[in-house]
Amino acid sequence: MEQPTSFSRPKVSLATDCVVFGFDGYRIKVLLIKRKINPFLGMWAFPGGFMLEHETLNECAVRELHEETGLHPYFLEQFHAFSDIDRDPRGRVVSVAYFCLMPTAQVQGGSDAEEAQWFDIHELPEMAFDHKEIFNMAQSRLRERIYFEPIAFGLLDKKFTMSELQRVYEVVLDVQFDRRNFQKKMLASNIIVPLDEQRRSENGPSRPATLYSFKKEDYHSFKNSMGFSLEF
Amino acid sequence: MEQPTSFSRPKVSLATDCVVFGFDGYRIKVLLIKRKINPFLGMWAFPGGFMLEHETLNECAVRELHEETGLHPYFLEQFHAFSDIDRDPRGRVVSVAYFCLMPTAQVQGGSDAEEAQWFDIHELPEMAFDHKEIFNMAQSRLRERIYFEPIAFGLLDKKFTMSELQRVYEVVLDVQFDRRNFQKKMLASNIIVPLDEQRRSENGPSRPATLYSFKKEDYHSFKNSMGFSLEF
DNA sequence: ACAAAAGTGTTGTAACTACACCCATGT
DNA sequence: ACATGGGTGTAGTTACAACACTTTTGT
Repeated sequence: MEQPTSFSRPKVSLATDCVVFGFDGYRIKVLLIKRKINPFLGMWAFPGGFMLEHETLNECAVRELHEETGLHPYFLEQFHAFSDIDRDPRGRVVSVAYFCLMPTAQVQGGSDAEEAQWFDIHELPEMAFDHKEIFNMAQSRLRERIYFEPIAFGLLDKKFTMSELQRVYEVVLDVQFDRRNFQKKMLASNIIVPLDEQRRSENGPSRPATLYSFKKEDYHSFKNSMGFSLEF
Repeated sequence: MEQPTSFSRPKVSLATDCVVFGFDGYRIKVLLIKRKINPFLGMWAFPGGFMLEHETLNECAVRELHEETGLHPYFLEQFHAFSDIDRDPRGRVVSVAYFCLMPTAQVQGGSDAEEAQWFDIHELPEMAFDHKEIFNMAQSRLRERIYFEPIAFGLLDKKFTMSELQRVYEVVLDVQFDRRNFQKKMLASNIIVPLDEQRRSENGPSRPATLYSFKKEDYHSFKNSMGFSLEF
C-alpha cells in the first residue's frame, strides 16, 4: 500500500527464541540446539527463527519450536523483546523471547532432526547471539512466576508426587522447605488433588507415594497462598 | 551483507506504544494523544511510533514519548509485543508495548505540540488500532505489579501522604483497606520513610498530614509484605 | 535388619483483622 | 461549633514455622 514516510519506518527482521525449561526430577534444565548454519555455526542456541509474513509471533514460536525439537509446548509465554542493534551479525534482527515449560522426559536429546540437548542451568555452554542475556531474564522470570502462580505443574507430568513438586520449588527458588509444611500449604491452596493412585520409587527403597494432579479450576485461590515468606 | 535466505526472513516495521498511567489523587488515568495523521486520523491512541534503524526499542519508546508529550518517563517497562497480522491497515507492523507511571500533574493536557489528554481508565474513548487490547493487558499488568512490587510510588510525587498512597492501591486493585492497618503494613514493610514535613490539605478542613518518601534501598523486603491477603 | 523416603499432628509465635477515640484544621 | 480527614493502640484470630515418630518398601 502507501508508504509515504518509509524513511521514518525502516523495516527489520523479527525472530522468536524459546527458552524451554525442563525438570528431570532433580535439576532444572534448558533445551538447546546446536546451530547448523552461520552465524555461530556449531554453537548452542535456543530453538527459534524468523517470523514469516503470514504468522503472528506466537505462531512463529510454536512453529519453530516444533520444527527444531518436535515438541508441542504445553506452557508457552512471551516475555521480552531484545533489540540491541548489534545482537545479530547478519543485520538488524529483533528477537521476541518466549519461555516454555515441560518435563524433560518429553524430549530425547539428540534424537530429533536438529541436535537438541538438555543442559543443567548451572552448566550452560557458551551460547550464540545474546542468548546468555535472554537466559538470565528467562530465569528470573521463571522464579518470579513460580513464586506467585501455579506454573510448577508445567514442569511435571500430569501425575506427580508431593516430593517431586517440592523439589521443583526448591531447585527453582534455591531454598529448602519443611516437607510437612510444604504439603499442608499445597493441599490448603486447593490447587492440587490427591489421586487414588500410588507410585513406588524406581530407585532405592521407600514407601509408595500418592500421586497428585493439578486442578485447573481453582487457579485463583493460589495467587496469595504460595508466598512462602521467603526473601529472594 | 549476505542475505541468502531472505525468503525465510521477511521484514516488518516495528513500533512502540506507551501506556502512560497517571494518578490525580482520586483516579487512575491514561494519557492519550489525538492522531494527526492517517490511519485513524482524529482518533485517540497511545503515544508511540516507529523504531528507527539506529535505536533500540527502549530508546524508541523514550523518544516517541518525549516527542509527543514532552515527558521524560520515570518508570518505563516493556510488557508485550503485539503482532496480529491486520493490526495496522498500512501493512505489517508489530508493536512492542510499554507501560509507564507518573503523577498526572506532570502533564498539562492539550498544552503540548500534540494534543495530549488524560482519560479516566473507566471512561476511555474509542481507540485506534488494537490499542484497546493493549490497554487491557497493560491494566492487568499494572494490577499484578503493584500488588507485589513497590511501583505505586511511580504514580505519586516524591513526597506523598499515607492516604494518597492508600488511594493508589485502592483504585488500582479496586478494594478498600482499613486506614490503620494499611499504615502499619506500609511502615512495617520498611519501604517508605516518614519525613519531617507535613502538608495541609488544599481542599476542605483536616489536620496536616505527614509526608513520606520512597526508600529505594529496601526494595526487597517488600516483595512479600504487600500481599494484602486479597483475592483478585 | 537396616536404610531411605513417605505419611501424619501439635504447639508456640508472628502476622493480620477488626475496631474507636482524640486531634488539627477550615468554614 | 462542626465537619473533615489524620493520628494512634489493643485484643482476638488465623496462618505459619518448628519439630519426631511411625510405616512401607528394597537390598
